[in-house]
Amino acid sequence: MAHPFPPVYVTVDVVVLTIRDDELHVLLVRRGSQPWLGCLALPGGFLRQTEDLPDGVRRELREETGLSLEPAHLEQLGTFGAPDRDPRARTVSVAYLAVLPGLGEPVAGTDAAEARWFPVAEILATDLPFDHHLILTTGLERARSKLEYTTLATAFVGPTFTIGELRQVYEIIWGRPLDPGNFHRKVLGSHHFVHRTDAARTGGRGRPAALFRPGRTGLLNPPILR
Amino acid sequence: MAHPFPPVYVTVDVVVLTIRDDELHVLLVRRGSQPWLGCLALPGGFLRQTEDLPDGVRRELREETGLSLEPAHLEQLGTFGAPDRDPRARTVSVAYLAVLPGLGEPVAGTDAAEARWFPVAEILATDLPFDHHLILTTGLERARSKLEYTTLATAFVGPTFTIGELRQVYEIIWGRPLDPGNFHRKVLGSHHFVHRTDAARTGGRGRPAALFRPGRTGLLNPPILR
DNA sequence: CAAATAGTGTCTTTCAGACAATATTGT
DNA sequence: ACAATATTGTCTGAAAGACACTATTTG
Repeated sequence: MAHPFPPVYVTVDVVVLTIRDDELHVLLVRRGSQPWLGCLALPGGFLRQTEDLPDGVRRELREETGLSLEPAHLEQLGTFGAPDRDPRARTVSVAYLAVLPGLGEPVAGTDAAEARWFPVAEILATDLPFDHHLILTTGLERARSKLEYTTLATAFVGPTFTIGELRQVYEIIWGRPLDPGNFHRKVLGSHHFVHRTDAARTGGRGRPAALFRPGRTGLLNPPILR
Repeated sequence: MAHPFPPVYVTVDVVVLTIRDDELHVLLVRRGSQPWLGCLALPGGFLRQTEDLPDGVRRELREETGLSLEPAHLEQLGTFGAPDRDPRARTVSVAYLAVLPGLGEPVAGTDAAEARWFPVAEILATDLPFDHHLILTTGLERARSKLEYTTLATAFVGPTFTIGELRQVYEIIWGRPLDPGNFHRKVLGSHHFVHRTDAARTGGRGRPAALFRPGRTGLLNPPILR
């Protein structure tokens, strides 16, 4: 097929979120090439000819961050294509949002490029290359909004979790405290949001909390309103 | 900049919705080239090197449908990039949703390519080229969902409208009747959804209805729940 | 026992939905 | 007057938020 106009290049970028030390963090890599050499940026790169968009995201994540974990959640955020977004060439970037459970260890311990978790609040106060600041805020708003009507929160915690841990996810991402009693009742009242296990989490300061697994639903009914 | 891999081409496609004869319609064009020559498809085409994504959508709409009206609403739906979506070459398509007020006359009266409005229900029962069926259903679901928490409905009607006309938009897109009394109260109770004018629409069968203009809001508060 | 967290109960307010009642036009 | 649509009022049930209360652990 003859292409009638100069090509537009396609890249993928990804906002990877997790919760560490009771704070929302985002995964950034240090750029190894111009422009913005040495600056922190979202992981991402050129889409290859034969790969699907989510596969491209997973490959870039692996290559740039050494991240071995499959993200618990991966969804498309939108496509950013302002003509001047990249000074080198005309590109459009298909941006994704990924969510991982909060794990203690740093991400790129091997010989992968430098990749680290940064507190979101800190990054929002700095500059980011290209339109990555806009992509990041889009991802944050998406996460905030999806907590309301989907089970996204379970992607931030481990395979089993307490209602209190789930509440912390909401509190950290929404940035305000929630009533523990009301939250408990709402989560258990949302059909198939969580499924109770026989185990309990002991060792905390107060009464042991029952452990739950994610339920069968993706959509919350009724929703957990902000 | 040297590009390390074979290029991926970028196209834009658009789902244009309107309401005609109390039915939801979508704008389709008849393809003038292979593949799918002569078949009905969503308007769209290659993005040019220097234009922004929404500008590309507007240009394709103008070129392929002769549509002179600026859509009352234009938003990005998402990007569709399955490796086999286009048999000619690897493309990713950035899809948009546009909404126009329902006007009586057909769209491409000039010498533009054949472009016509089709009832959505009829099109959903047929095949469409590429992944246009998926793009269409994505657009429909977006429209249904955005009626709840945004003022999207006002994009389907003229600059002034009655509450009854607005209710018809909801009824047609949601596919079920709504209680006129409750709807009236909810719309007027949603802060700045609509703004009353002094005029009234007479000539109908019953009591004349007050005319309204769109309010200042984009987001409904409280929402009009489905 | 005190402190801390988990989980339940209760009350009030708000709001959606069903439906009745009133208002104002065309035929 | 009657049919049709607009607009307002009333009632009921569901759900959210505030907050008190009980349960069970650690220190």
